[in-house]
Amino acid sequence: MVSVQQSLQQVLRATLEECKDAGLFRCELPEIAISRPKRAEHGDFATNIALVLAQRAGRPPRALAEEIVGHLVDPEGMIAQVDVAGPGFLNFRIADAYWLRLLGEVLHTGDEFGRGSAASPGRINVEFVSANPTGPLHVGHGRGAAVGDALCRLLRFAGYHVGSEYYVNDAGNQVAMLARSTWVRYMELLCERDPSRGPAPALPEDGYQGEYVRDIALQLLERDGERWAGAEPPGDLEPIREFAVFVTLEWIRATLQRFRVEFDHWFSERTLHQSGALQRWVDALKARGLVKDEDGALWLKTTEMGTGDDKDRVLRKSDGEWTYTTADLAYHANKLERGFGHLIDIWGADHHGYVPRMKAVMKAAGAEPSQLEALLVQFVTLLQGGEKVAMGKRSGKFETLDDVIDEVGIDAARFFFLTRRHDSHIDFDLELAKKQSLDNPVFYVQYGYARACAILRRAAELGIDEAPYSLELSERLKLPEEINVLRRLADFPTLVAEAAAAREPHRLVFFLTELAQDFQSYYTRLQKVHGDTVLPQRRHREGDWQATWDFDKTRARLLWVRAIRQVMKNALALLGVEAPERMERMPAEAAAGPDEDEVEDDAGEAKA
RNA sequence: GCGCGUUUAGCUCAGGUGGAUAGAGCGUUGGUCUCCGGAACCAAAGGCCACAGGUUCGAAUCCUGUAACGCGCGCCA
Repeated sequence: MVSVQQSLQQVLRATLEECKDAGLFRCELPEIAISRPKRAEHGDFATNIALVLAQRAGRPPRALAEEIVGHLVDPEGMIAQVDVAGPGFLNFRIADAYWLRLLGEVLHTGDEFGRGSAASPGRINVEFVSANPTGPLHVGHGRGAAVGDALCRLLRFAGYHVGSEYYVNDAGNQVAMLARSTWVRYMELLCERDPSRGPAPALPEDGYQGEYVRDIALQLLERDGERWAGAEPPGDLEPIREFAVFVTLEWIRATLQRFRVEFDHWFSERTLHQSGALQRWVDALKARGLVKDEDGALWLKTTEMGTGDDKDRVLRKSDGEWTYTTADLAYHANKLERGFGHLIDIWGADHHGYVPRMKAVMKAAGAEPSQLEALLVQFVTLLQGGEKVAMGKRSGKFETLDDVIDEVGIDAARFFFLTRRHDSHIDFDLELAKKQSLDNPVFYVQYGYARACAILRRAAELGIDEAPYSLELSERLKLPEEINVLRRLADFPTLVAEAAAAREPHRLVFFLTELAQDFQSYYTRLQKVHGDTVLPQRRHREGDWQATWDFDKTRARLLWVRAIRQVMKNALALLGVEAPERMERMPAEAAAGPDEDEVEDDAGEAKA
């Protein structure tokens, strides 16, 4: 598949070769940058090549630009018009036939339209969420999940080979504390049932205070009865730890699955310890002199790795325990051993101080620091009616991801998490996200898609048979609005490639919003400005109307609608947002408020 | 104190790797309206791109410094 932009690139390269042969300049041809001008008067594409070459050619940019135009090599007649503009830009207008052919290409390639073959595919591992299995996912995890998942979809579509992965921290202090907290809640339950047991033990100060720990305790009680009862925690908390982690992980899996986030691999930290990988790595590092003994602990000399880490890091504490750094080293080395040449880690922005350390760890593991790429996802502030919704895991009063999904739905949550760059703060307005109106960008985009579907349905009802694509038929599309939309569809493959390379799925959101806008605008303008309609209306369908109605024009426009719908669908799929065939009409009394919520809750319970 | 990040319209944010007159949504103001899904559309007002220097044909974008805000600086994860 060759994009319009690539075709132009070829034309320009041939042209410049011609110029070189004519002695305009001697140097090697530089890369030809082609951009889409912001202003329509500047044509479909522009290049600054004359500005770049001016100095080496030894003549002013504008004069050089004129020369280049004079040597234009365009056997296919792709370029309808060239202008030299401003300081020396070359502005090109592409022949309409090229845009019309693109319409055929969209229809022909369908779900594959926009798929790329990345230049150096390699194998990329994307690790994200990786929340400790010590409680339900919260909103911040939700953003990481949406970004990571959309990025994986985008990278795959762009032609990279991607493995997605969740690192389960099922070893260490945090899960030990969860086990301890679970046991305390378990004892509370027992003491409530049987007051003669006396007061229950107190939760440790840094224990997990969330309500959910009681749920785990209750499940433990149901499974094991009074087996763990006592004044002191059992000597071996291992079975309780295992149980608590299992329960928590099931919650996390369920939430992610519901959120349409899938992982190729769930990697358990515990298995890493059990395999002896940590010890093996430390031995290897010792042999290479990268490790030092100090204060009874074993340190990795990360400051000597040239990655900017400001202090050395402990691998094994003086009490003999491994630190997370050691496990992370073994884990990332493991990813490399499994054939991933490039590792993307998606972390919360509060982990930014971790980057130089992990780069050093990569170096120590015998890899290049550049093989690790850390994407930092900024925090989300939840707003409800303009006011911040309090969060905070320690207080136990946090808004879980499930709460948010319940509130606004999966599509809105994913879309909102993906509308901003990953490193920019998000104010997530819950009121706006659940609004069934055009202020809500998710709704606006989905409505556009549903409307396109409705047009095609209606055409079928009217018995208008759709014709297959042909250039001749597509030439019935003559309105500037129609051609403009095709220009935008043509941007999609380039957008996919660039967004993937930049790791920026949010660009798809902007693309979709603009495309939906073009489409909506067209429908109003077609009637108001051009006095035309796509489909015959009732007023048209009188008498022997079929003899006079221009069916080919309608068929051309139906193909056009179909192509727009296709590209919307492809883009939405990359975001993991549903493309609905029809929008559910909201009840007229939608403004009702709290009453309505209760009604919904009741209905939900009745179903369950 | 050191390090990282952020600073663009009243608000929330884009700005395609240095390009032409700075972009969108919301909000505000004004309009279209017998409507294929009107759950629509159009237009206007609104800017010292935090500040000061520098690099070059050309800077919101790259460099240096300043300020404000956020985050990070454990033998925690």
